[in-house]
Amino acid sequence: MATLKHSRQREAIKAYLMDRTDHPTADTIYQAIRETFPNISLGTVYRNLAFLAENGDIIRISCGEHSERFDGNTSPHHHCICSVCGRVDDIFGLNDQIIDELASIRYNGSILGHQTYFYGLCSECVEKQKTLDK
Amino acid sequence: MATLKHSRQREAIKAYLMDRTDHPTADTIYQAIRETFPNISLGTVYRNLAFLAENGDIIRISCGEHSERFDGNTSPHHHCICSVCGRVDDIFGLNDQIIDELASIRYNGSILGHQTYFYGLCSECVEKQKTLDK
DNA sequence: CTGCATGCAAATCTTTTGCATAAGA
DNA sequence: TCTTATGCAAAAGATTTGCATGCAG
Repeated sequence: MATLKHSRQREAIKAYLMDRTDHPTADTIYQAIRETFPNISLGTVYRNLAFLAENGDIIRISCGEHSERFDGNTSPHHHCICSVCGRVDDIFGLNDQIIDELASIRYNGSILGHQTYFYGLCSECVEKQKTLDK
Repeated sequence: MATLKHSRQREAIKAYLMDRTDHPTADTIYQAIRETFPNISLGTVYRNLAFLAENGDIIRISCGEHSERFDGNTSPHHHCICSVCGRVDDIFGLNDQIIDELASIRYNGSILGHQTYFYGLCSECVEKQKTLDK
């Protein structure tokens, strides 16, 4: 990869992702950045998301329903994909023992990535389910 | 969902997936089924894959690089996505304790799905890596 | 018969890319 | 000045959908 030059657009995308805990799609990011850079193009957003992900500044979450999602939180954590609505939440509540064991799982001799995805229900869909059960 | 009628095409798709341990894409499945049903269309393949997945007959694996993959093995198991080439392998080697703990993880009060995805290296890419290291 | 499934093609949606121009170093 | 980044638009893929016809119940 050639050396990266500084770019205001890339900075803005990175800052936007660092600031939020949800996991927006490329298009959502595009719409948001457009408020600051009205002429930015979707292609530029995709290109920069690719750079940032490759550089470890953000995480690419490919397990969504339709399009990819991006996460500005690069600290080791897990995700729960809601099997009803597709929403992607962070999971912070796993106990340390499980996290350690997940981190130590080996496959073909190498340690597997910490980033793992679980399927469950998000809090909203859990509420809806409760209402339906009554 | 309306009641499903029997269809030879759907049977063929299901049988095809049950018979293999890799995780083909919709297009791969399409090409294979075409040998038996030369006139089957990609649309029909997609429609039936959706039916089968919704019905729990197959598993949809959304974590690939590009397109979705489908798995005819619905027994609880895990997948390793090769972070180099994108290949999706089954993981059977996790020890029982870890499997039990994974299965008991709760989020929003409900048990999370057994289907989880890890990032690692497939056996082929591990070999390539070894060769490069020399 | 009646309605769901199919084949075909067009439409959508997401992501990537080529190219001329603008901006960073 | 030299090279990378951008904006724009077209292209490429993957998946979905509308519609007339075919097949299962």
